[in-house]
Amino acid sequence: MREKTERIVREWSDSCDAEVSIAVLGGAWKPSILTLLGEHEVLRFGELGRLLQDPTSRVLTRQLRELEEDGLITRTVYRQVPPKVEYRLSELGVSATPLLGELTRWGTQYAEQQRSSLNRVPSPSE
Amino acid sequence: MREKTERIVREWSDSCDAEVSIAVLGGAWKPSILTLLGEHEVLRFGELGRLLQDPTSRVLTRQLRELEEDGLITRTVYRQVPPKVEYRLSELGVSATPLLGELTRWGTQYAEQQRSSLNRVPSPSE
DNA sequence: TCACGTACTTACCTTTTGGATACTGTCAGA
DNA sequence: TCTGACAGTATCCAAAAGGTAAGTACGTGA
Repeated sequence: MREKTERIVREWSDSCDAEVSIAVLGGAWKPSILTLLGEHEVLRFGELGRLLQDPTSRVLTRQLRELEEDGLITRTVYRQVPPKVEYRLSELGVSATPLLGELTRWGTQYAEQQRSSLNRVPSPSE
Repeated sequence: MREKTERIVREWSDSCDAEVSIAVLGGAWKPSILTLLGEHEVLRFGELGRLLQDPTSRVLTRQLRELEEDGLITRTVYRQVPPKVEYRLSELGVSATPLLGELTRWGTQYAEQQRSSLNRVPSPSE
C-alpha cells in the first residue's frame, strides 16, 4: 500500500470508507488504466501510453507504480533488451471492475444531465 | 457546475466518465457529507461540522459550496439572527447515494483485506 | 560506429488542495 | 454594555498532484 492509502485506511476506519475507494481509484488516468486492463487482460507500458493518448512517461509510470503499490495491478518484467514490461489486473483489481462500471455509469448520466442543462440555460441570466 | 467539473465533462466526454464521478465526489469530506445528508435529510452548517469532527469552517464551507455548484446539494438560507442555513441532497445528490454505497462497500472490503495482509507480513522480509 | 526501440528516471516547475488562524455581522439575553 | 450563537470570510501557508524536458541503459541491426 502507498503511504497515503495506508494513512487513510488507518485514520478513517469503518465509517466513510468511500474515502478509501476514492484514494485508491482517484488520480489522473487511473480509472482509464484499470478499464483498459479490464478490457485487454495484458498491456505493455508503451501500449498503455498510446491508448491513453500519451501522458508523459513520467506521469504514466507514477500512476502505474501507485496502482501496483495499492495492489490493484501486477507488473511483470522480462529481462531482455529492449525491455518488455507487462501490466495486468490483480485479483483486487478485478474486484474493482464492477465499481468502476458504476462510476462510469453515474458519471455518464451526470455529464449528460449537466450538458443538457447547460444548453437550456446558455448563460445563467446575467 | 464548478469550472473543474465542467472542464472534465467536456474534455473526457464519453469514454472514462469514471473520472467525472471522481471529480464530483472526491475531495476531503465530500463522501462523508453526502452520506450524512442521506441519513439525516436536513442538516445545518454547525451540525455538519460537529458530525464530521470539526474540519475548519473554511474547509467545510468550500466543500459545501463545491457540492452545491456541482448540483448535488441544496442550500437554504433563513434570513434571521443568528443565521440559519440548511443543507440537503438535491435530486442529483440522491441519485448518487447508491454509488456512494458501492464506494463504501468496496472501500471497506479493500481496507479489511489490506489490514489483514499487513498483519500477516509485518515488514516485507527486509 | 551509430542510431533505434523500450521502459523508464531525474530535475524542475506550476497548479490544486487542504488547512491554520484570525476576523465579521447581528440580535437576544445576562 | 458585554457575551455568545451561528455561519461564515480573509489571509496566508504547506503539501500533494500533475506535468515538461532531458537523460539513462543496453543489445540489435544498418
